[in-house]
Amino acid sequence: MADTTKEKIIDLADHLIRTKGFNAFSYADISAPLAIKNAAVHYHFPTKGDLGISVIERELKNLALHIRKWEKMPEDQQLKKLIDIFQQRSKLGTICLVGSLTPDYDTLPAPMQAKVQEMCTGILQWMTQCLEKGRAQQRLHFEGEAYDRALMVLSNLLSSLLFSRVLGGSTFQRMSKQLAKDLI
Amino acid sequence: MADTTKEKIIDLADHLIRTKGFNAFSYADISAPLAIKNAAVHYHFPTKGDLGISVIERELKNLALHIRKWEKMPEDQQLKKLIDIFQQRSKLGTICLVGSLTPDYDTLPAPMQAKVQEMCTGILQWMTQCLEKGRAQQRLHFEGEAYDRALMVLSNLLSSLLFSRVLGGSTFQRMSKQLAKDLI
DNA sequence: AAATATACTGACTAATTAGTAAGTAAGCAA
DNA sequence: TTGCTTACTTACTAATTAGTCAGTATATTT
Repeated sequence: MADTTKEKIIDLADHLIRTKGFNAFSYADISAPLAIKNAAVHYHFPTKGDLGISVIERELKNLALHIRKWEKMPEDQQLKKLIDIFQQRSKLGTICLVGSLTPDYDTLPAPMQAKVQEMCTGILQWMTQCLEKGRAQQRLHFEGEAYDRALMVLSNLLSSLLFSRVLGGSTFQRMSKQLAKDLI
Repeated sequence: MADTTKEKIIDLADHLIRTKGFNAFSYADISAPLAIKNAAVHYHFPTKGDLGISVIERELKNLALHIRKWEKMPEDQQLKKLIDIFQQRSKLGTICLVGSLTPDYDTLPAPMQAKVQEMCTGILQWMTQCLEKGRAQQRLHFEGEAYDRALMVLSNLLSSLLFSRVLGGSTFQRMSKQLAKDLI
C-alpha cells in the first residue's frame, strides 16, 4: 500500500472521510493509529482543508488511471467497471467522496469546496461522454440529454452506498442491477 | 411558525442539519440565535441525539400530514407534489434529512441511527405503494419491482439537492424533469 | 566539513465541545 | 399559603479541537 508517512496519512484520511465524514474526524484520529504526533500531520498538511484536497486529488488521479485503462472497452462495459468499484466500496461499508463531501459542502474551507466542485464536474464530464458514445453505438439506451442521465447515474451510484449502509447489503445489488437494466 | 422555545430549537436544529450537517453544528449555534443559554437547550433535549431524533420525528409527522392530504389524488400527482417539496428545498439551498443524515450514519448515537433507519424505510414504503398503485392505473410507467424503483427515485430526489448546491440551481430542474419524464 | 533540507517530537495554546449541577423566578394546584 | 412543576440561568467541567513553534536527529547537498 502506502510506504511513506504522507501516503499513510492520506490513506487514513480517505477512510475516515468515507466512514465518519470530513467534520467527524480529527487529527488525533490520524496521528494515533500511525503512532506519530499530531504536529507531524500538520507538517505534511498544514490545515485540514489541505488534507481534504489531497484526498480528493488522489481519488481523481486513481479514477483517471482506471478510465484510461478502460479506454478501449465498449461503453457499457466501462460503466459496469465503474459499478464494480462501487460494489467493492459497498462490501467495505464505505461511501464515495461525492456522497460524503457534498452534504458537508457549506462547512468546507473554500479551496476544498472548489476541489469538490472539480471532482463532481470531472466525473460527470466523463460519464456524459461515456453515455453519449455508448448510445451512438447502441450499446446503451436512454432518453434525454446525456448530461442529465449522467446526473441520474451518479446519483444512483452514490445513494446505493448510502442506502446499503442503512438498509443492508442487498440494497446495493437491487440498485445496481436496476441501474444496469435501465441503461443496457 | 414556532412559538414555544422547544419548537424554535427544533426549527433551528432542522435548518442546521440541512445546511451544515449533524456533526458540524453545536449547542452554541442554537442557543446564541435564540438568546438563551446552552443549558436551556439541554433542558429540552438532554443529549444531541435526543434533539436529532425530535427533528426526524417532526419531519416524519409533517410528511405523514402531506401524504394524507394527497390521498385522493392520482399517484403521478402525488409524486409531483413530493417533487415540489424538494424544489422548495432546492431554492432555499437546504438538503433533505436523508441526504444529510445517512452519510453521517456511522457517527450517530444508536437511538438516532434507529430513527434514521425508520425514516428511510417509512419513506420508501410509501413511495413503493405510490409507484405500485400508479403503475396499476397506468399513470406511472416503469420496469422492475416497485421497491427497487422507489430506491432510485428517492436517490434522485436526495441527490438533486446535493448536486444543485454544488453545481448550481439548474441542476435541480434537470434532474426533476428527467425523473418525471422517466416515470410518466 | 559545513550548510541545508526533510521529517519529525515535545510542549504548548486558545477556542470550542457536549454535558452537568445548583439555583431561581413564575405559574399552578392542594 | 405551601408545595410542586416548568423553564430556564449561572457557573462550571473535562475532553477535544485545529493549529503553532521551537527544537532535534538524520539525510542530502555543496
